[in-house]
Amino acid sequence: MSSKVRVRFAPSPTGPLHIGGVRTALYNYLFAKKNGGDFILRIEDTDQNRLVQGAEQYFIETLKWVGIEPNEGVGFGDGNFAPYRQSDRKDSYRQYAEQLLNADFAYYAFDTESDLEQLKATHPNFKYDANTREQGKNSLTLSKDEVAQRLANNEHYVIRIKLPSDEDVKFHDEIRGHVTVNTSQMDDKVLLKSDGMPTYHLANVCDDYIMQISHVIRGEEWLPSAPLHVLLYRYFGWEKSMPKFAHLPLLLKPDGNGKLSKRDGDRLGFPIFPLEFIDPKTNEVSSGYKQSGYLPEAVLNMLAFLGWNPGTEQEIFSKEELIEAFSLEHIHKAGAKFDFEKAKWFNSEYIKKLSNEELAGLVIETVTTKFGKQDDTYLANAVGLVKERLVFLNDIELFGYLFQATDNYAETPLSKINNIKESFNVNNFSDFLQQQTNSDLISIETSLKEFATNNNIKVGDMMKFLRVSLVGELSGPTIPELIHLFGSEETINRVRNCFSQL
RNA sequence: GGCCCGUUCGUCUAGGGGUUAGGACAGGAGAUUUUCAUUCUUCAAACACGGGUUCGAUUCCCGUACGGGCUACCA
Repeated sequence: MSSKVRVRFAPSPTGPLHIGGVRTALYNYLFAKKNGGDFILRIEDTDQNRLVQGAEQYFIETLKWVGIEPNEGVGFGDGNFAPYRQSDRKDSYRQYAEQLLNADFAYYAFDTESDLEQLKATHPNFKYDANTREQGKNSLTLSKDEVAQRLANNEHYVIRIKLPSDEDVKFHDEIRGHVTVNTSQMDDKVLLKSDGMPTYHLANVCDDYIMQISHVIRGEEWLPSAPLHVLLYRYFGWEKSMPKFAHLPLLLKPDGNGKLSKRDGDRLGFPIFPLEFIDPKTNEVSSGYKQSGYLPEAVLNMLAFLGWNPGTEQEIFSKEELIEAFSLEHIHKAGAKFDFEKAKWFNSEYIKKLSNEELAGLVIETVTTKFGKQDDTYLANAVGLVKERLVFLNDIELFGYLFQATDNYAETPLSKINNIKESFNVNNFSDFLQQQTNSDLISIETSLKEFATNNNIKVGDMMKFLRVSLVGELSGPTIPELIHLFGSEETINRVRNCFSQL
């Protein structure tokens, strides 16, 4: 078996992927790229009852959006191990279950749902295991003939693993070190369900083995079942090629307790999903980072730092830098509360790093639909003036004055500039402005001050009046910048309009 | 309840037997900006607790507390 690094991201299509899942995918991706390995997307759709339409496509689009594309897998082309959807591999699992059956590591169980309920009712803390399976209806308690008969009658059955009653299972976790669990704490998990589908445990182990997965990097919620998986590798005789395990700390709710869940997003007012998702059944809309105006690079960077750090003080990392710096050793052990403020900071940092043209390209759609078609150069210049004011791309909507003049000025700003009424002459100002058309920012500012002094207006009042005229508010970019952007004609129009309302 | 994993500023974290316990976000103060935003400076803020081991423990060990996960024919 080759020692090539091969990792997989294996989500279950039961709904959209929340950012915790994206982070798991990211760590897998980074680990693969860092080690020159393969990153695989496998769809674990073994629970036919919980399938959600569109979930699989959602995974694919998410991975594309954040830029961590698998080199094999559903939606990304077949490698040597297709198919990559477990429902398409259904037939293969039965033979593995039977292999275990023949080796006496598994058995048929015919217990119905009500049988099990009864056992649970009569035995507190009941679990199906070495001590209790003699009370069940299974191929260990039933006669050979009866088992054959039930099988021939197409009775419903599951195949369960047969665990020893008292045996320490030890394994090494790349993040947590050595972990030991005794089989007395475990139960005879179902391997093959009565609908013929494998459970996660069987499918996962078989596929990881077949697909030559070298490292299983997954959430901590899987840690308790890792011993079961180790036993499966052992019983299959695959222990020497068993992948290494790395169980990631969980993403926790920003407030209160528990792991981050789908509901938290709407409850706390920020997205929990990378992309907007509309539930096909309920039509419930879950907001997405993309639609909220996040840059995928910022989301990636922010996610990478939730549970991992480079060991240096650098925090802004491109994808390439993340690959270079990533290692399993620097993954934290404790769960991380999701920090929305930090996410915002990352995003604004990434927006500031954009060139005016890049930023313009990212907001052109919003601007056009909201404020009408813009000239490309103008848009880039306009956007450059407010770049450091944007936390989200969508915040550009807050600066409509860059694209449209205000018709009616609000009371409050107007009241602050009333004192200019007597000394200011619109026509004089218009004449003055004509001469400034080709001036640079500094000379516009100097001339403006001169104009104010010559007309017996305080410089501060003058500037305040112009600001309100141009943007309709008391804060904004510097006056020379605005005049430079708007040009003298638009500037004078806005000034006239505002002055007339004083 | 049982089992497993964890615990450094409010949050994300660095560090690790002897440190002024470092950084970032958020918060406070100030400077620059005629405004606001940016930027810069600066302040406040943490080793859960109790026992060991040790000359010395936040760092190692054991308990306790607290947090999280798992305990399905869900993943």
